[in-house]
Amino acid sequence: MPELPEVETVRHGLEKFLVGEKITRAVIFNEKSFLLDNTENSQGKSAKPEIFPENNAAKITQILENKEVVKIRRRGKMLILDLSENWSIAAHLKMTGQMVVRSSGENWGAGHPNESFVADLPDRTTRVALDFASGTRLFFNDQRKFGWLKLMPTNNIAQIPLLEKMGPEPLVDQENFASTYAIFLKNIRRHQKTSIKSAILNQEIVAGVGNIYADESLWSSKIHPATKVAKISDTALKNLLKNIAKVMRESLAAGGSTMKNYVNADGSRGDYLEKFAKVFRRENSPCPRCGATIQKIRVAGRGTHFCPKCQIERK
DNA sequence: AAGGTTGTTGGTAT
DNA sequence: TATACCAACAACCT
Repeated sequence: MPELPEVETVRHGLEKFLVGEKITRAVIFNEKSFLLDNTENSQGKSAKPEIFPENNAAKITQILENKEVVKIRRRGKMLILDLSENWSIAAHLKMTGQMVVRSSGENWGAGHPNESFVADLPDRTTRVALDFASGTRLFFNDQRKFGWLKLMPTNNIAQIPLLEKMGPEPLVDQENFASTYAIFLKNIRRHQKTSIKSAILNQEIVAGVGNIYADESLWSSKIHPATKVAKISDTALKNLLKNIAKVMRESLAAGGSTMKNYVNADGSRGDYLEKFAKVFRRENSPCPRCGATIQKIRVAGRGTHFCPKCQIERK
């Protein structure tokens, strides 16, 4: 379940292997996984992106031929591969998407791989493959097919609805924290009646938080996940935003989170969950702060882990 | 074997 | 008009 730290880990790995590489061929195994913005590529100008129709494999492969990867960006949980000639590929991994890089015959890669990393690729979860002039190959695998790639003019990227509405990045330098917090506070105060967990999962309020870092940051902040936003003070919200950044930094340092078979770009495991997670998937274990038993409940339609002693709900 | 799991969208209710 | 809530999406796991 890639959240901000996992997507940033993927971004970093892809950057190392792909920037400067030229695409020689694209193979689309599942047409719904690769969509095309049919707007004319208006070099330099930004146009309203068209809806993304399916069944454009031929057109997509034709456009990608001989394009070079110039830059790889991330915004929230979205990846953006900027190519030459004003084209970009926006990518969302959703729950099970992976970006795996391989050179011919070698067992190295980047991304958020699961079992398929150690198997031969492409496998049955491979939806798209890009071949590069050097012999390197990028595989977009996605077991559940919720993820997508979108090929579009670079200037239209910012108008992808999810990006257009996306809240501030939580991982900012110290000197930018005040403005990030101001935007976060303004956003979250428009959702006073919802639970705090639901609010921080909302990408329009703050970018990049998913189920793991929601539970971990709320535990760090001693806030019960079901607490209504209205009941939480500005000061406590500020502390929560700081803790979101803290748990994400810890995770980045550990190479991200995964429950199984995670191997990152240099072959090491991403073991945030084992090393740092205090509550996520630790139900029935003692709280590391007070010793009470971690519970699992449902909040905002999600499995939610918390300590019933140090995260008391104020009603 | 039915229900849970994940992130986002889109429909409906408030 | 804005916000709240939840089913749907696909495939696998328990």
